[in-house]
Amino acid sequence: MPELPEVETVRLGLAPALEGQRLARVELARADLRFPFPPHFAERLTGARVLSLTRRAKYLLAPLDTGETWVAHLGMTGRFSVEGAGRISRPGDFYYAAPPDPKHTHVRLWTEGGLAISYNDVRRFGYMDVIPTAELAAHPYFKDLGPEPLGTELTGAYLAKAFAGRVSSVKAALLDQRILAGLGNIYVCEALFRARISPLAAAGSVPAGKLAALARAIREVLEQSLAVGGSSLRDYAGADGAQGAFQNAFSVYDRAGAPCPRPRCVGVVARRVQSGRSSFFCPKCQG
DNA sequence: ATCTGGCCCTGAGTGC
DNA sequence: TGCACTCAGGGCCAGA
Repeated sequence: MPELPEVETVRLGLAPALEGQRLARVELARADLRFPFPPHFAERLTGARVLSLTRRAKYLLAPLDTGETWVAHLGMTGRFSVEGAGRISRPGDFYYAAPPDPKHTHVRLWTEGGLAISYNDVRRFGYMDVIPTAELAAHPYFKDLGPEPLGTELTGAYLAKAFAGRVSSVKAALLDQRILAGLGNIYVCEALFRARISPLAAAGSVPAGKLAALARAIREVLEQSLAVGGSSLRDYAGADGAQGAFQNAFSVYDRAGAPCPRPRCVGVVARRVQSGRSSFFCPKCQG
């Protein structure tokens, strides 16, 4: 589900509810999500103070004053919501998705400050863990992740080096979290459209000039999405229940059959399955 | 080493 | 209305 802008939006909504707060109570409705919860999960969080809420790739990280860090990945359909006194809200700037079905609310946490935080995940592709903070960087979740696309490492030169010799598609390469961490199907399709690169092209064959454009396009599409709270399709909502608006700005994603939005291009958006996922692109101007 | 396909899970949408 | 089938924002794993 959520890609970088959506996870970051959830982080921004959740941070005011969690940062500096002590967790008073933690309840699990089941023993596993995608994976089993780690041993004594609730006990290790209960009584701990959340020092901060950060994000790496599509992971949320809450370092605790116990020396451990609570890690959460939203998978495809995971969402957090916050309720209670002092509820977070930004008046007037959002509307609500259908409330999450309580049958898929798997984790509830209460802060000392009186907020109830729920984690709901229909498909249970999400997962949570508790890892010693000092061991995070070496942990299998994180050790092979590539750079953050919004950081300074993402340049045309970086992509050229990362793509060199790769025969697989540029689409697959951008979805590979070891090359760039945080992109998913939507933003890869959108960035390739903006940079006029076919998702079918071999990663190693894309010329340097186009890779510089691609680096700019990735940054641009993520920043524009972030500015409007991400994209809301189906299950996603921010921690305050707000829907993002970037889905209204898609050029190609989920628009098969629509005319290419590029001025004066007469192409039609196509859908092709690549490594099990749909790619959307304009065969006329993405070459 | 790289790469593809299957799979985890539930629900929504489509076509008959 | 019901049934069968396809598809969905992710990522791990096995096998080629």
